[in-house]
Amino acid sequence: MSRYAIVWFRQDLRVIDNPALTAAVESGADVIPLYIWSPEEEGDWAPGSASRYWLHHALLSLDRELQARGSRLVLRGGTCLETINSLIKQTGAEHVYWNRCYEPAAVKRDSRIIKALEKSGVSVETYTGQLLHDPQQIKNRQGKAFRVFTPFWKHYQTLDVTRPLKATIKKINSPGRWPKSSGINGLGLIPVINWYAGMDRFWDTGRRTAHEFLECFIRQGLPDYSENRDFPAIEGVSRLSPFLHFGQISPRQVWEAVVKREQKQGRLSPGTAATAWLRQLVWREFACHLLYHFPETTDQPLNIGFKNFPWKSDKRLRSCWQAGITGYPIVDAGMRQLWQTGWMHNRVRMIAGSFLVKDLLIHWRDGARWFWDTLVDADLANNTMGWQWVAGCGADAAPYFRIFNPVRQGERFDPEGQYVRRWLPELAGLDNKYIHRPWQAPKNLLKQAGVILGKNYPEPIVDHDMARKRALSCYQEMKKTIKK
DNA sequence: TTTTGAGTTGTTCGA
DNA sequence: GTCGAACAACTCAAA
Repeated sequence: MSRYAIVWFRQDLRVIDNPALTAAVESGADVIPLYIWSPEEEGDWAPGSASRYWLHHALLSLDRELQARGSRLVLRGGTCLETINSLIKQTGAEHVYWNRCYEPAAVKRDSRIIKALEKSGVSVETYTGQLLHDPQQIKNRQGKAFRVFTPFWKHYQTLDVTRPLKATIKKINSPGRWPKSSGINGLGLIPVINWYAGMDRFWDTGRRTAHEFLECFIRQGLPDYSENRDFPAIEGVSRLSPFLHFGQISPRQVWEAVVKREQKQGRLSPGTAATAWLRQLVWREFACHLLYHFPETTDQPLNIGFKNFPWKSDKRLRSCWQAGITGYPIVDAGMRQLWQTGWMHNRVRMIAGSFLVKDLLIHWRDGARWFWDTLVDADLANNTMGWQWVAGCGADAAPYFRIFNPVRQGERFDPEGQYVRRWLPELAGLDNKYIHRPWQAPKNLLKQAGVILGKNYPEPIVDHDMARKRALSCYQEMKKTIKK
């Protein structure tokens, strides 16, 4: 009589270095790999359109990986506990395995499911698969959660990163009869209207894997990462974020690949590009750590003083920002890249974010929402931390007076205007000197370039100098209300 | 326990 | 053009 085990895939859509799957296979059981599409159980943060698009492809690719090992992915829609229970009923499975998630809704849901399953005599085994270290295990000397990155990072460097599971799974035992699967199209993740052609092109969807992105980056990008990372026109970053979010590659695999390349026995030497890059990987861990310990921060500022911040809600300005028609080229280029590819360069995320929050005084939550729906790498922890950082209300946040000047940032980090020209072809003919401030260009240059301000490219929707002063005075106003 | 120093990613202004 | 100070105040880790 063979035993059945369910492996419930969530944000770990991979076969290699998947602790839950490995444990199930090593137990000798017949394994039922399961994915449940249950957006209504994600609370306010059901995956957005871009995430769904990515998920669709990630599930297809997981299914291929499983099929190459004699298995397959069972897809279901519905509530998680009911779906798992119905599979248990059908197959008599006695064990359920998964890798832990850390979002507030997932934590609640999972602990509820564990209780219910164990009550009915089903064993549940959970593992650390999405992070290098579980947030509960990371504590400062006072036994509390870290709230500042640098000590967190220092602490991380003292920890041993477990090596990825080397036992590559060659064969996964199948159940005698496969439970029904709804099939990928049954989940309806891909929209009827094809707005994702630009994404397919940008990501070479279905062909370029996470490992190709990683290998390519380590070979070509990593050596100059520190110099290039801030220049959005250069391919200086790895673009691994969506793969990491969906667990198509594990942080341990990433860590290991870099450390191996460095030829240092697990220790990082400071000041190298490799260390700088792995530091970013640890930012991902830090974000998760923060969200785990401060779950309310998806909606509430960590620094509660900001509850009194006089945000404005101006729908017209907000839609200008969303559509990339603010009149500030670097902001607009970023927002259009986001819309067309589901991704935005990190430097530009900060500039565009700062513009929304400080120049337009629109609540960071509105920005977080928009990113949530449009990013293929939308990740609740990273998104929450990023927006609170840019708004100045988060952990280790930018001081409020640090206000990005979109013209200066453009000139510094896109000096030739290549990035702007790529995403704003209407400005392509404009001189470098004015590419980041077309409203100051002489009339004849604009004419030559075919730019008609207010027609094919907007005038700035706010004056940055004014906006900066206004933001600072709002901050003063907020402080007054705290003192009272 | 107290003190000290540091803190992802900036900008502006005046010398 | 370059440089340093100011822009706030506070939390937190670590000595």
